[in-house]
Amino acid sequence: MLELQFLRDHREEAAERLTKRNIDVQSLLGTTLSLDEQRRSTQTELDGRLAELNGLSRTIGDLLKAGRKDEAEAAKARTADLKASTQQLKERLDGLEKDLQDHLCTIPNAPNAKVPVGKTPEENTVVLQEGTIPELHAGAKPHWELGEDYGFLHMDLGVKITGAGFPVYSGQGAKLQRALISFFLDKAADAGYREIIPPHLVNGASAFATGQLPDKEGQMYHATVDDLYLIPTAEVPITNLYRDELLEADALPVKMVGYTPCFRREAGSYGAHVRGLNRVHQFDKVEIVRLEKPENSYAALEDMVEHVKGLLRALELPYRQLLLCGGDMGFASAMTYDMEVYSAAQQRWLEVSSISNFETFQSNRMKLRYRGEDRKPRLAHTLNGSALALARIVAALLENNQTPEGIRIPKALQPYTGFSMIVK
RNA sequence: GGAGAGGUGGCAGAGCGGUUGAAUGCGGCGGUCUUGAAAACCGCUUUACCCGUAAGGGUAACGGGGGUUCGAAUCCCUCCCUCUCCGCCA
Repeated sequence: MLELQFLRDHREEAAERLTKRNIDVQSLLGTTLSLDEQRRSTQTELDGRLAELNGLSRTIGDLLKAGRKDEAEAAKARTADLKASTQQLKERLDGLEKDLQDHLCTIPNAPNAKVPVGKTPEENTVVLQEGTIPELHAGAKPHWELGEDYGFLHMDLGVKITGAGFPVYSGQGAKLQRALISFFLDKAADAGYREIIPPHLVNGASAFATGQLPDKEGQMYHATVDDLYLIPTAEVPITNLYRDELLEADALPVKMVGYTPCFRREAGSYGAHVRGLNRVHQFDKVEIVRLEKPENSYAALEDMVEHVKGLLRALELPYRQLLLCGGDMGFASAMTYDMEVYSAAQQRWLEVSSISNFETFQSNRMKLRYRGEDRKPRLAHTLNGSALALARIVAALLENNQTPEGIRIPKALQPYTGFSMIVK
């Protein structure tokens, strides 16, 4: 949620930045700010009446103490009208505040100046590409066929016990999964991130705070009996650790990392591109989360990108870094880099990481503040990024490293897997 | 699931109808002392919103919502959450 103060004071800048979202900025800002104006004038009026009422109450108290009962009764009689009008004003104010809040919630984050203009993923900027795209031997297969051939990935068993999009890993496939998680966690720990094991279900307040609700209501699994949501990413519980907190400045930055499974309904996305592990309802991910002072947040974003690059290099995967255009960015983000790896058998780029700076968009929703140099509370900036998302990393790893003898495990991972080759 | 206790400021913890926005302690900020630091002592220190160029003023908030009252952190109702004991389970 953007800060109201920002919209009021920098309407032009807000409008300019939001234009990149390809939305009707002027009418959105117009209604929001006019609601805000009504709200303020109503509050001013209400505050005045309440001040009068408070004064009367004090007078009555004094009169009663002084034993002047008749005068007190007379004063009481005068409160009735005031009370009625404050009641009315209060109702109007509540209504306006709710409307304003509802409008504010529908405004996406304002893209950073560096964010390219564009509507579709094709208009994202390729920042860099690194690594060599492997040439596969004749008869190379996509990962879902490899999984079946070698017997370590079973999409069909997932269908049986749960439904489509819930992969089952076994044997060396399961071990590879666990190895990657450990590898990513260790790397993040080395980089100074504190490991967190959070709950995998969150309440509505948490989902609202990071921006999943109300925007992406239908994308989360909802355990309705207890009104809890299965997390679509560890970002939600980990960032919410600091909801409603007021930190001392020296507590920042906060760097956290967590592994969790991620659950996504992916409603409406079916077809050829979602075969195998390309898009599933449950996958594993190691997520890094940072809370930063505003002046440091963009340096932190770059630092997170460097961290992820290090992981991809260690895994010997060809990758590219995209700067998302305004039309392809998530609702809550001010700037997002996507990292994609090349999966050679499918001959496509797969998104394995999304690294975003939310500026104060999330912290405003969750009241995550710190004391600035002047001791005044200010909203912190929040950032997060996948480091990394497993299912697609596994897909690329399997496809790119297949040989007639078996599937090669990158050197960096071998201490974790305990084997250097997946064999039949 | 049954019974009980409780939810107060950055934190801990008093208050239980009328200058209580809230004692006290810790923390934080400033000062005295000191070559410097610590200790000790003194002072200041909640947040959000509104009006105001500012100085300053106003309103709200003691888990959420509603009620009683001229007046509620304090009384009543309701919902949520936490803790303890019992049951059940890992």
